Amino acid sequence: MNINPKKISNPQLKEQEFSINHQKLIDATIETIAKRGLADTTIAQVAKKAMVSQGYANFRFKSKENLLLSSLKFLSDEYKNSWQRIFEDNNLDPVGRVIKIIENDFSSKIASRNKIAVWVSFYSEVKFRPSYLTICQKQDEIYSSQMEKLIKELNFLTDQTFLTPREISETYLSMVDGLWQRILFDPKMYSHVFCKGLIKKYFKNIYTDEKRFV
Amino acid sequence: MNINPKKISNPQLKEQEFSINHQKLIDATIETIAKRGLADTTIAQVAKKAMVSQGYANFRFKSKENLLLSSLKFLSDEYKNSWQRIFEDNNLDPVGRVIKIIENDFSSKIASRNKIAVWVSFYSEVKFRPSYLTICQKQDEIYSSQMEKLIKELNFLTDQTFLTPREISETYLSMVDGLWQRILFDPKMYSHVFCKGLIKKYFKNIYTDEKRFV
DNA sequence: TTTTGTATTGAATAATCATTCAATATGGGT
DNA sequence: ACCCATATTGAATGATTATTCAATACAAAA
Repeated sequence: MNINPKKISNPQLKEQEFSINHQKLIDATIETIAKRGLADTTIAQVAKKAMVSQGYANFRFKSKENLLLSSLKFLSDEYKNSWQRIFEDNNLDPVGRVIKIIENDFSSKIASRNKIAVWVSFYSEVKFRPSYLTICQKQDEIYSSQMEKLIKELNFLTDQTFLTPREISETYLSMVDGLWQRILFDPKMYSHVFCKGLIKKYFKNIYTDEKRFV
Repeated sequence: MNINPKKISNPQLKEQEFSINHQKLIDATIETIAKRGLADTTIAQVAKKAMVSQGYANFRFKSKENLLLSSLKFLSDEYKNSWQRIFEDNNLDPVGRVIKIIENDFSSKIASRNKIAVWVSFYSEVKFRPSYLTICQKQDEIYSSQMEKLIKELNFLTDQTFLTPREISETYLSMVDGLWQRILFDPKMYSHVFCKGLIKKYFKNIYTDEKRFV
């Protein structure tokens, strides 16, 4: 018996990847990992949450592994887009851009405990799944180099010379990763306000004259 | 057929936890997680590496879950001991102590890619296993408060007043966690030398007069 | 040597799950 | 109204794996 009404495929979209069911399954995967962990995420649960049959989920993504990989790619793209929007905003000066970056990195959309749990689940498998590693490494490279360029502009406008742009950007990115992890342990103590404050204080200590790093 | 010679139990040690097989199994568990990941760690593999039968591993630890928990506890204790040794060394002044802490946190014993992989595997399950969370939270609390106290002493000796001890210690601990994670992604770029240098530069920037933060 | 209690084995069990696929549903074209 | 291509189902399959437990090995005591 076919309970669900048939989903109409859009012939314009040659790429399967954009169909409704495809995205429903990816969303359900992320939700399931967030709620139960990667180890306890089964195709049956994901399919149930996405309201399709178990067989369909597998058929659609060819394998569970591929479904997980697609979900990681989706998360990675989501993060990239939010970051990219800030860099493309021509109304921002370097300081404003850094502040937006910090605020984005600890926004409720990006740094929710659920999403962090999903990220860390994938991180934990990076050593064993080359495909995960590739995505995470590429992501890292992009943000490292973009952040470094941004700090270079910032240093150019100030008399800060002791720390190199590379050092500042690596320190920033490490702090973000570390704080995200700590949100997992204790989301109350490591509130978004606390994390943003800590990082702004770091920048304030470097660029003492800049009043916008509260 | 019983291939292995019987292991002699030491009646002095009432606590089962100290027998040879107990430790062999924990070591094998950590090695297996490091090599294959938490998801692909089976009792059969652990038992094989520890050179005991599969049944015995389960009998000894009551359950796989308990074996994993014991392994996490072991790792946690190992870290605590290395840290504690530094705090009990009365020959060190605050600066020397901070430097030792940094060097310990990126020593090959503590910050090997294998061990970090194991840590992150457990971290990734923290949201779903209260027993893991408890251990990680407790660990975090200890280091936060000890580090804060240490920085307080350091501030007392210098004219640094802008950053509070709490802020410095939280920043330090976050950076360490973040850098560890990055070692997973790219151990060559995030070499121990690089990580230690980055953190010392952070301290050097705060305590500009202190020449030992190279 | 024989007995006895403990340590250890390894094969059987039962549960869980990814994957497959034959059967069915659907909706547009004719 | 019928056909056809595609979408979707759901039950069956086979692989993997934690857990159990009856059988065996062993060391020390008697």
